[in-house]
Amino acid sequence: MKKFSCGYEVTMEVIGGKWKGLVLYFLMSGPKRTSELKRNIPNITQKMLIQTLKDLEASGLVNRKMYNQVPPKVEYSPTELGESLKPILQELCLWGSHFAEQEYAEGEFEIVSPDEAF
Amino acid sequence: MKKFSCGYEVTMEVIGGKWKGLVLYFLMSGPKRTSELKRNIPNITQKMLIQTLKDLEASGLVNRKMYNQVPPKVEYSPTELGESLKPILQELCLWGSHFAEQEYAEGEFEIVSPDEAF
DNA sequence: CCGTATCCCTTATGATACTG
DNA sequence: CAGTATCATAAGGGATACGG
Repeated sequence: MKKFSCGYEVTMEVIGGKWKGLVLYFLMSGPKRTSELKRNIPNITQKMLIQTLKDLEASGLVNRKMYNQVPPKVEYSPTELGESLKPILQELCLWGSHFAEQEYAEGEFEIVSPDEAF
Repeated sequence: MKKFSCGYEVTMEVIGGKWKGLVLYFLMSGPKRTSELKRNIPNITQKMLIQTLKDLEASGLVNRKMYNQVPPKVEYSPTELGESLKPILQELCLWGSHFAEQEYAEGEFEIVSPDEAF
């Protein structure tokens, strides 16, 4: 059993890292196929995408629905628990956008080709 | 200049990782000396603590106030920008606590010796 | 289309000893 | 007390090729 001393650490265990929060956030706008997500987040590799989705599913934040057909079709969507993170993810995104705006002058941060989903 | 495609990534750049958000959260309850923080977060090494504080300061989230005396005294406190993250950090902490409670039955997550600050 | 398997590299983090 | 330096290790992530 993993031990933590505060809820913050737990949350980070679940959505921390480079991709988990981001992928979950994309799913908030509705069920998505693997290939859709890959297109939405071009920088993610297929390996990391699948691995991230597995992690999120294992944590109970994401549902995986498989259609038995050829070619295969799989859809991911947030569970209720996953949905409960929506406002937080939105705030995190918003805060970062404002921060980047302020810091843009210093030439430190820049948000390029912001996706519509955000 | 670092490029991002969404605010979420920016926020994670600033408070992501194992310690940054946690240390910042602890500072929310008021200015703290280095040694205080170390006591509050026993698992962090001195190296990581100092490094984390430096990062937070460089991002403009934390102020470092040095008193010229012997033995040295240094106090860290959140800037206004840092303060603006307070509600988000609280929600992240709260969400994790609830999650851990729910998952406790599965024997996956446990929050031990929760600090008063949380 | 979806997912797996390797191999490799970078980065983040940790242990420890040391200085003003 | 606050901070630095060095070395070592672990974890995360990326590139690529392959399979059902």
